[in-house]
Amino acid sequence: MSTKKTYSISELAREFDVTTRSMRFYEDQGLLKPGRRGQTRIFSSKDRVRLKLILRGKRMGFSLAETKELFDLWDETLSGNEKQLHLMLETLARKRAQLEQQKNDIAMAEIEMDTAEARCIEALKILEEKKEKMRVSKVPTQDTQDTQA
Amino acid sequence: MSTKKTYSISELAREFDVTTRSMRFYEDQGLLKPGRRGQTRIFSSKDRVRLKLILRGKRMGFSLAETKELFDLWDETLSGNEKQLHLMLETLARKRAQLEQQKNDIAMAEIEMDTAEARCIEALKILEEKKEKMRVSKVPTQDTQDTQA
DNA sequence: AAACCGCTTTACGTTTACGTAAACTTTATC
DNA sequence: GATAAAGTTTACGTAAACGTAAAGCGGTTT
Repeated sequence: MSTKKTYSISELAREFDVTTRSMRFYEDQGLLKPGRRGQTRIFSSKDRVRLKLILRGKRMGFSLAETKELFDLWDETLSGNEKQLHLMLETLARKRAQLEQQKNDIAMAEIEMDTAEARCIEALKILEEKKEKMRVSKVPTQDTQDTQA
Repeated sequence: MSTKKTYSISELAREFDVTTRSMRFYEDQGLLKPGRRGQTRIFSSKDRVRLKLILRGKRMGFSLAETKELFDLWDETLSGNEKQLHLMLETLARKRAQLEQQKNDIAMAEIEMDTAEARCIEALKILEEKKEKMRVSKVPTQDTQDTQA
C-alpha cells in the first residue's frame, strides 16, 4: 500500500552497492523471495527492506544464517501463535544482550583510540619542536636579512 | 614491569574460551608473537592483551587481517617516524567513522527491536483476553462454588 | 619402562560468502 | 534481423577462519 513499486535486480544492486551475484545468493539461502515474471526476478519493497536489513546485519557482524533465522522467526511470529510469540521475545532478549556487548566493545575501542590518538599527537608535537630547534640553529642570523626591507 | 607473568597456550585458551588451534592460527597470521622455550610457546602479558583485542575485534565484525593491520601499524607508529604517525592518525579517523556507522546500525536495530517487542506483547495480550473470555463462557456458574466456603 | 599429559608440526577437510566464467534466453534498439 | 544489454542457470574457484586427525617430542608419574 505504502510503496507499491517493484525493482529489478540490478536496480537494487546499484542502490545498495552489492553485486547481483550476492543478491541471487541471498535468495538461494532463503533471505530474499522475489517474485518472477517468466525467468526474471521482480523485487518488491519488502525485499528491498530485507536487503537493507541483511546488509546492516553484515556490518554488525551477523552471519547470513543468523539474519535468516530472525527473518523466519518474524514471519512465523506474524502467524500469531503463542509459542512463537514467546520464542520471538526470548530471541529479542538475546539479541539485545548481544548488542549491549557490542556497544561495550565499541566504547572500549573508542577509549583506546583516544589514548592512541593522544600519543600520536604528542609524539608529533615533540618532532615539531625538534624541527624548530634545527631551524634556529641552522639559520642563526636570519633576521639580518629581514631588516633590509 | 606491571604484570610480568607468562602463560601457556592452554592457559590463555581457557581464560578466553578459544581453542589452541585458533591461537596457533593467530600466530601463523602474525597476530601473536609468543616467545619459545624449545618448541613450546610462551605467551607474555602483551600477547594476552593482543588476544583480548583480537577477540573484541571479532565481536565487532573485524577480520583478522584488519586487526593485524592495526597491530602492525601501531608497532611501526611506536618507532616514532613522522610519516607513520600521520598514517596512524588517518587510520584512527577511518576506524572512528566505521564505529560511528556501527553505532548507528545498532541504534536502528534497537529501535526496530523495540517496536517488534511491543507488537509481540500486544499480540500476547490479545491472546490472553481471548483465553479469559473462553474461561468465563465455559464456567458461567463458577462463583457458586466459591460461596460454599 | 610404560603410560600418560601437554605441547608440537603437518596437512587435509569444512563452512561461509561470495567471485568468475560459460553458455543460454529475453527484451530493446538500430 | 542482427546485435547489444540485461537477465538467467550451472558450476567450478577462492579467501577466511578455523576443525580435525595423525604422528611425534619431552617431562613425570606409577
